[in-house]
Amino acid sequence: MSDTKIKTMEEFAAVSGLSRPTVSKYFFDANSVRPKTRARIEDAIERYDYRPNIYAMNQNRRLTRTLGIVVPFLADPFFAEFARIIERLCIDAGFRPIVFSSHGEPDLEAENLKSLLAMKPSGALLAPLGRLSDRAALVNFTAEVPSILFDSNMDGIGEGFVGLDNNQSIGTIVRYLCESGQPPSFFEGKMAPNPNVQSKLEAYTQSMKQLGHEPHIVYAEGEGWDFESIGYNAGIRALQARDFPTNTILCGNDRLAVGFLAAAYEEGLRVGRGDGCALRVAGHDDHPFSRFTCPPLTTVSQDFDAIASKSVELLIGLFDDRTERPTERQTTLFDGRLVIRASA
Amino acid sequence: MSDTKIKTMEEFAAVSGLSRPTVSKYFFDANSVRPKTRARIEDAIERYDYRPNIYAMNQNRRLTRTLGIVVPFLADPFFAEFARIIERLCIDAGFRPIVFSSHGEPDLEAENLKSLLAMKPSGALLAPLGRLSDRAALVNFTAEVPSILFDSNMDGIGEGFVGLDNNQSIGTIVRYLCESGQPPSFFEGKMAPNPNVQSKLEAYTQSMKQLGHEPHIVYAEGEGWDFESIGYNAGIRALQARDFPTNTILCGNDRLAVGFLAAAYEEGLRVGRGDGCALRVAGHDDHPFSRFTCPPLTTVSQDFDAIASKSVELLIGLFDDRTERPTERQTTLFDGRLVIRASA
DNA sequence: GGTTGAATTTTACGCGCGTAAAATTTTGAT
DNA sequence: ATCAAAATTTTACGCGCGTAAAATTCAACC
Repeated sequence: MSDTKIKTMEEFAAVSGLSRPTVSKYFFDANSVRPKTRARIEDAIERYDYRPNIYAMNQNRRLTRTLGIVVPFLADPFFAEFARIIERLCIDAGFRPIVFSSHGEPDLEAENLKSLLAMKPSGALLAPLGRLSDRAALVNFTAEVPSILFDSNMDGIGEGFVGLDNNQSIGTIVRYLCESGQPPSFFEGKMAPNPNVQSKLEAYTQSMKQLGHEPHIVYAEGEGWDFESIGYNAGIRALQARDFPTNTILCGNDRLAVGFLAAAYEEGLRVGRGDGCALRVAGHDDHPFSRFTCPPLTTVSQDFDAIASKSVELLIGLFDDRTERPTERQTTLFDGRLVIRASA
Repeated sequence: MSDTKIKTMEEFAAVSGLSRPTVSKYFFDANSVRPKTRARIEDAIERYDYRPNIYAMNQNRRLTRTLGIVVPFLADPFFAEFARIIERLCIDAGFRPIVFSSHGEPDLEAENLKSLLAMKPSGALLAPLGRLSDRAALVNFTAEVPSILFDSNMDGIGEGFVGLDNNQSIGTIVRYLCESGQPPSFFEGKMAPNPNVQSKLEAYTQSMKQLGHEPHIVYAEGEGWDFESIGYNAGIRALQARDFPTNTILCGNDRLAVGFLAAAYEEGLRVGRGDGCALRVAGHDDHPFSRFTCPPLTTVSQDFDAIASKSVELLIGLFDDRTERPTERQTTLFDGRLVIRASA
């Protein structure tokens, strides 16, 4: 690397023996210049370690090639994993992803959308808070930025949605639990801030009825995203109060189940399928750590890769194509896969 | 909100009855203008929903008020929690934090630093990969951007370091384990990619010797950041091979311990302090979910808030002050706090 | 070698805002 | 009302690059 400091594209164009507009074109799309020209530029980049000023660059560009990713709560391993995969896919597709977490706060979500909007992103992948979201903020954002929603659907927001088919996934695990033992109660946060709660509740109720069982829902008190804590505290209470008519509990998500398992442990109740077990506990979502609970958690896994890939693919299709945007809002649902482990 | 679209600061200054330079000054520092002026501007912001173009803004600013946060692996709840707290502190201090995750890959870490450098951040809070880091990339970055390292120290990199006193924290839990039962073996990944591993190993060895016990380290095979998996697989192997001379195991971090607990469960070994227990297992770091393992994990907690606060405070002090940068690289170590739960 | 379309260069303008310096106004206290 | 200090306005220039259109050069083909 030469020690001459190249500061501007003008200087860089000079040392690479090209004109600035050509270099500018390269930096927007490396394939838009002749291979020989490209080689010369990339050679010079190596030598002088030049990078164009991103602020000056994006100021007038129509397409920034920046992609926004907004998740409701990044400290939740579920969304951390999602973000990680999506980020990688975006980079590989030649975009610059930027991840925002709303940390469970609707205000911050709205603020994130405003910040993101100011960055003039080419597109965005959004997992909104859902029920708690500031709908106006999302409408306002998606009006200007091509967006695909994932994991958490909101009617009429964005160009499409990719997520799990809750009916299928809940139906599958409910059927499994019923057929392999007693029908499950459903354990869910009362004022759960996370998405998909309502949809899961309905799916549970429906599939129980279909199988000829009476649905039984136990609501866990507690606010916020501290699901393990909520599951633990409410679990202790519900177990002591004998709130569950059967020996089987289906938790709304794996984190709730982790807390519930801790409660059962504390109460001296052995969890599992075996003879000596007092309780069967199942979760939903297959969080990264659910394989390692004691006992390992029976749950429904989402195909992170499939959902992430499809989301990114749909989004890029929105502005990559010459074709006009589809008039229809596309909804793509993936099936969950039953993961039978020792807990139920 | 009026429906007139204000696009430029010129127009915005006009409708607020001020000059553009004054408005510009406000957007850099809201307190740099008279309260009455500020009120007028903020009133107009409400009415017209105007936001300056961030690219044009940052193009010529000396101080962008952007802060970079780089963590080695965001899908690890430990770093997710750290990032969350730091992000909040930065926002409250009037900065725009941007979080990057290196996803455990040294190449991506270097790439993140380059991307961040291109954003001309006012400063950065870095938790480098450590042993695996591309040192040159960090040297290059910190030469241009005032940086504070946290959690993971690297000699001579950055203006300072804030983290845990591994000697104290490991020493404390080793002493506790020794005094309350048998002395612990240390269970750690063989090629662990995460920071602080070497430092913890040394602290363990030293404190064991100090207490008159023979150190015994069991290395877990396995690559990457899948610590639960590594802890589980290596745990199974080590338990079956009877690799542990005593009934007590201190794991290098809580995620490893979670995997190890799963292994013990699978092997039918009851973990805890009680009479019927075959094994005592302790962790380190107090991950957010360690309270909910079965049994709950005895560990050493880091004071996330204190470390995060101190890091941000140090960093902001670097460019907030008129005073020149301190010539000395500051190292601030916090004590860990022993968290005794049921597992040991 | 001539042709042709594609790639590149030249030229010129604009983006939206930062910033500096000097002129002017406002403020808060006397 | 007076006055100095602080805040604001005016004026003017520059940042680094995008982009458009016309002129020129290039590459590949028959």
